[in-house]
Amino acid sequence: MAPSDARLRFSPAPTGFLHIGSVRTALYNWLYARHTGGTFILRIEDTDVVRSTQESIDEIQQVLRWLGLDWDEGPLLQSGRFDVYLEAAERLLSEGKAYECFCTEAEVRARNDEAMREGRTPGYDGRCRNLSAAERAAFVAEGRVRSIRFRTPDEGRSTFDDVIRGEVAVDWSTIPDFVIVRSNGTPVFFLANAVDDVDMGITHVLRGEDLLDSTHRVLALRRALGHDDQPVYAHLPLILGQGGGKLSKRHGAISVEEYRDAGYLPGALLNYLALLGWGPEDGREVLSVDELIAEFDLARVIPSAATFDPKKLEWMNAEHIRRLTHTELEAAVLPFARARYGGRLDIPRFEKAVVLAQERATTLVQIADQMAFLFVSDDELEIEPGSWEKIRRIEQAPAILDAVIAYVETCPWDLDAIDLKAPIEALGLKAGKAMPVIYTAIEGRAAGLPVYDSIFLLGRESALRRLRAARAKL
RNA sequence: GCCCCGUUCGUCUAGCGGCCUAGGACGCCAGGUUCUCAUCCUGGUAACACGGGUUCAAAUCCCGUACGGGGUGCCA
Repeated sequence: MAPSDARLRFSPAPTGFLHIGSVRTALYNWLYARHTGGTFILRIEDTDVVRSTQESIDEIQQVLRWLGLDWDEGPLLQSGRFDVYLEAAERLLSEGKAYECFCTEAEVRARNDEAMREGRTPGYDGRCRNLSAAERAAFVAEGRVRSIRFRTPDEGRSTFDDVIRGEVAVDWSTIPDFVIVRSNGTPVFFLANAVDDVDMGITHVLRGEDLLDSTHRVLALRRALGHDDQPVYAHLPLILGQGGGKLSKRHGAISVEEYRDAGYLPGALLNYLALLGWGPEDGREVLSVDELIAEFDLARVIPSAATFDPKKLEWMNAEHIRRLTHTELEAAVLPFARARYGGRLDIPRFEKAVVLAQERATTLVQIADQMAFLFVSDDELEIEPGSWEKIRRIEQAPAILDAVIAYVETCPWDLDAIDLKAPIEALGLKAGKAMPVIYTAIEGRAAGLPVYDSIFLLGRESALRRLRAARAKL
């Protein structure tokens, strides 16, 4: 794509782990920037100094890097620009567009509660709106600390255009005066957000629908500061948990790390998240990152919220696993295998096992787990209890093992020639029913990697020891 | 309470006035292929929230209701 002047930012608050919904927001911003050849900026909105943590700032960057969502500028920390925001607030103050408020948080809350009880609309009641200099001095003498509130219009409507939702309008009377500088002297989100979007030349704001209402306030501040232009806004549909409501921990994994550790590929995660609220015109679903970039289009983002479906993500991950080259998949699985098998990991065996597992796994963890039997000695092989119970119920299991042992003892050592069905069918049994017996003896479970290949990977002697051990246990 | 946004199969969605007896995908169910499991193939299940308009014609436009979500913070 030709370079453009589009400038977008992902601006999370570093107050916890990166929610899957935030990742989708980051992704859309990144896709749009990459699609148009624009600039993608990482901005950390850490104006709430009490809740923001360095740990979270580090984690955000780590997660974005793992996902491959690289940024061109930043990270810019708002905590380093408080003087700029405060200066803007002073300007608004001197122009009468904002005012000093001496109400304490508790007082405001109490009056709000009272309003609610009496059926009145809550919101700041404007008590400090028109204080005289003398009144202000009296409050200061009393030892009260000021916050700064922005004066919102009392009448008229606030409207702005949203790419996804069209014109969004609300009566100003429903938006009370709001704090832009806390009594502890720190600026609030609305102010920092408005100032930075101007200073950084942000042209497109893609963010969650939960911020739709706040846009009126940010835009009003922006105008009050002398900027009548506005960036393109696109409020993305929210991602809901199963059964509706916010996607939360009770719905399962909601942080990127959890999916990474469970063996999900970044490409699969991005692909799935991209499809929550958007899709390419031709209806394809399994797309590489490059394809996502090529196809992404704001005009095709839909307005309605989507429910997060772990099942479809799982399918998507399997699809992406199957599309990897052997080398790519080996590299992806290796960390998981190392964590499990450490020094016992045999690389040639590992590489062959990865190829065998590629067609039958939905996660990298599953792939690593399926090859466990290759990295233990014959007498350490753990038999999964369920599988053992299953084959114990097969009456002819001893006969099956006897026949297979005899076969393996003398069969030609050639993967293409080996045929375990022959000795089983010679007993008058169906191979399909007998196979779990052999799988359990060799791999420790009734279902797993193809057993002919597995026997070859283990070698004749090792395979025979396992078969005989199972036979003896029966 | 008030304000804002939304509403097509269980889920993700196609659809932007006639091509819709509503298409695809995931899931689920059944059958087939296969050395287990899985993959793969075939088939099936299942939706335009409701009520009014507008129009020759509405899933598509308008209004209302219901429902869902968000906001209503000295969080973002």
